[in-house]
Amino acid sequence: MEVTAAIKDEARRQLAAEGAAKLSLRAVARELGMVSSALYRYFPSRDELLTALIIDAYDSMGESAEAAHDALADAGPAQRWTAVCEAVRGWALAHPHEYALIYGSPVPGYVAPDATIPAASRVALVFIGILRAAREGHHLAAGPPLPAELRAEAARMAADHAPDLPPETVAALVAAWAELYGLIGFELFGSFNRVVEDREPFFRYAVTRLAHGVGLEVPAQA
Amino acid sequence: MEVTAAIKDEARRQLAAEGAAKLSLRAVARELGMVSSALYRYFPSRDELLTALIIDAYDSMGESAEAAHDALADAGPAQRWTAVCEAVRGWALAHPHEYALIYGSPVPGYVAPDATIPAASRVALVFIGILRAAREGHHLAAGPPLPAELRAEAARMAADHAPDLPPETVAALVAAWAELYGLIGFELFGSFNRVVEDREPFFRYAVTRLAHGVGLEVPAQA
DNA sequence: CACAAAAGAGAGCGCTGCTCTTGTTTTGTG
DNA sequence: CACAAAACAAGAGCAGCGCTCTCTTTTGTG
Repeated sequence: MEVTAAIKDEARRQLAAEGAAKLSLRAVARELGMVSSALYRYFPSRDELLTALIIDAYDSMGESAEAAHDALADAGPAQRWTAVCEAVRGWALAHPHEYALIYGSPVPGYVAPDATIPAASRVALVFIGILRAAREGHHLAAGPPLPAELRAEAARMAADHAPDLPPETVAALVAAWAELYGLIGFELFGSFNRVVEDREPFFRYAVTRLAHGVGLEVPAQA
Repeated sequence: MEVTAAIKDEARRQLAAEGAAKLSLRAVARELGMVSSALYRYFPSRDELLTALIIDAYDSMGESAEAAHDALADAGPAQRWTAVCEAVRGWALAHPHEYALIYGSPVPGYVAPDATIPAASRVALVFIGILRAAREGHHLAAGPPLPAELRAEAARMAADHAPDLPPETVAALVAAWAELYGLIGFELFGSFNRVVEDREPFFRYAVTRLAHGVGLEVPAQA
């Protein structure tokens, strides 16, 4: 148990220092004063180690999002939305290589093992919770009607993941969810270089628009 | 010249087959019937080869976007917007590993060499062109006023990249641009697994919303 | 204490990127 | 045409990698 954690810690250190590509089992073992083959008692392969780090990263990010949300439990839904978005961005900026690990490019076609699902869902659940509360407090605007071709799919998405929210809201949320990660990824991976310099105000602006898009009533801004 | 192209072609083949991580100079050389050291006459390192592939990928994607745009030269701005978005998505689905190479995780902190800039800008320029034309044809709605904290930055962005567009439009476009890649990335990298099943209608829905967000008047949908 | 299970060590296989030296071929020019 | 220069290719080799196999040591339990 101890050793497993020590391996993950050292691996995370190397991940943060050099990125996933340069994470080497042999280097981890060396740093821990063991021989590389001994590591295989704890992780059957390098990929399994990475999967463990992925789950931890999802959990860490989810925890940040939940903490940011809970710290503003009394605020309005739009403020909580923005705060959670900023917490996710903050986590990403603080752990860029871990963010890359979970939202970067995982060999297209790769299907995450089921074990990652609960951890990966945590941030999304926070957003769903915000919208649910907003709806109950009548602070959620009904979106425009969905195009006909999307109605069935949106109904299914709602039934599967948030049966108490209208399909219009769920569809808008899923889009906003993906779009949020586009904003963060562009900042983190350099696409905003030479384009957006003052990132924080821009991010606040963008996520406020996202909030509006999902039906949250955004208070007049300063 | 010939050889450089042959190397890139074979490298692209391996990239498409196995992903960037497994692209091996030795394997490329083997397949070309040469010895690995001979490759270094043409590319000083594996990373340089990848950079060349990155530029080609940007160009290929840009070309798709431009072609989709030009094919609809007579249509309204909103249709052209949607068509370009769909062309980008189509290119990404057809070249997932190349997409991952350019919009996946390029070692956070990595700054793309200047040589990639023109190629990388092509898609964005298409969008700017659409908005410019829409504005000239009075089909562009003025966005809501920007928050005070973003006004200077938005003015700078507009001055740098699209001086004939209002800052409100430029800020909204940059956000939509990043958000588009969030949508595509989530689909391609598996985040939509078990969430969005019927991807095409969802994508059309999402990019229509993006079009609306940048001020394009979207015709009533079926 | 005895013994089985768990953990670590070590050697080794085939692969990688990359370098250095050697040999060969192509090319431009007097 | 002859010859030097430049371009190209080959081969051996270094250090590193993931991973496997076998063997030894440690450790917990009857």
